[in-house]
Amino acid sequence: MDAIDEAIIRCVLRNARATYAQIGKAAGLSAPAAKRRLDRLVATGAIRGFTAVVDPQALAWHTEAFLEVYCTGNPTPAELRQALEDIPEVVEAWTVSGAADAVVHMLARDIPHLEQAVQRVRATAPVGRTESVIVLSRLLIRPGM
Amino acid sequence: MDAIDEAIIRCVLRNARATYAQIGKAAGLSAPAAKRRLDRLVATGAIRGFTAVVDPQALAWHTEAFLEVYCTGNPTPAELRQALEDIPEVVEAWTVSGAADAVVHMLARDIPHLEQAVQRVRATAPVGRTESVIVLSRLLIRPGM
DNA sequence: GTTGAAACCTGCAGCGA
DNA sequence: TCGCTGCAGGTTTCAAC
Repeated sequence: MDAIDEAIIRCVLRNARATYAQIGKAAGLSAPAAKRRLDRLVATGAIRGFTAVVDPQALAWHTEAFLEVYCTGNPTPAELRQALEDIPEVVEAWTVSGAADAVVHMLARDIPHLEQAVQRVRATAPVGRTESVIVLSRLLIRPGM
Repeated sequence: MDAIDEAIIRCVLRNARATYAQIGKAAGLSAPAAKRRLDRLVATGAIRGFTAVVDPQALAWHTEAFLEVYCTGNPTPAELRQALEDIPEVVEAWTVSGAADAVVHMLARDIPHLEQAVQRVRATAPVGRTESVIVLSRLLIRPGM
């Protein structure tokens, strides 16, 4: 992991479909050398994969919310993860310090759809009380992390 | 936007570096037809771009937090956005309903680095009080939204 | 890390439903 | 309009250096 690797990562963060020639130019390398570096970054796990950035509005998913989750008992993170990953409206989830046990980021078509998804979260085993925070607007998204 | 477009989106969400032949196979199309569809999805804005999924731990960014921001006065979302986008540790930000005005997702190397970045957020013009919630672990990340 | 050659992919025509 | 087939040009891949 040196300055060349970081230049390669910056390049594919901006455009994951860049050709190896473009990546090489951004890092001061030839195309084959760029491919070997990129393959190594994927193999070591520094880069987990490549994905598209989809506009949820274009797919008519307008409603976004954060859910503060208070658990009953002492579920392990693995149990919580397993309970949440079956709910497609759950986009991200973290365990956190503070009053709540976890924060869940949700995406839904509209408010009724969100309400239904929240009820599914509340119905899963280790979840007790939840508190919803509705997102009004996206201010800033830096892709890739 | 039909079932074929959705199959193409699912394919590039899983692997943004897929060749047009692979995308076409996933959608039941030939490679040139797949390229035309994908180009159209990018042109219409349904797909904003393509990016790599980086493991922050591999880059030694271990510390993650959410900041609830309470603003002074009535800043516009655009003002808030401009104030936050100059701080590289700010990964995502939303305006929200509820007590806080905005939620800011931050990523830093360690606790001292996070503290310094939080101070930069608090020093920006429209930000008054903040409340930090430290992330203990990532439970779930679904890429692409 | 760099070169060179073969296989593959991309992009653009033209054509048919 | 949207899909499929060929062909020229560029890109990726793999080898040897």
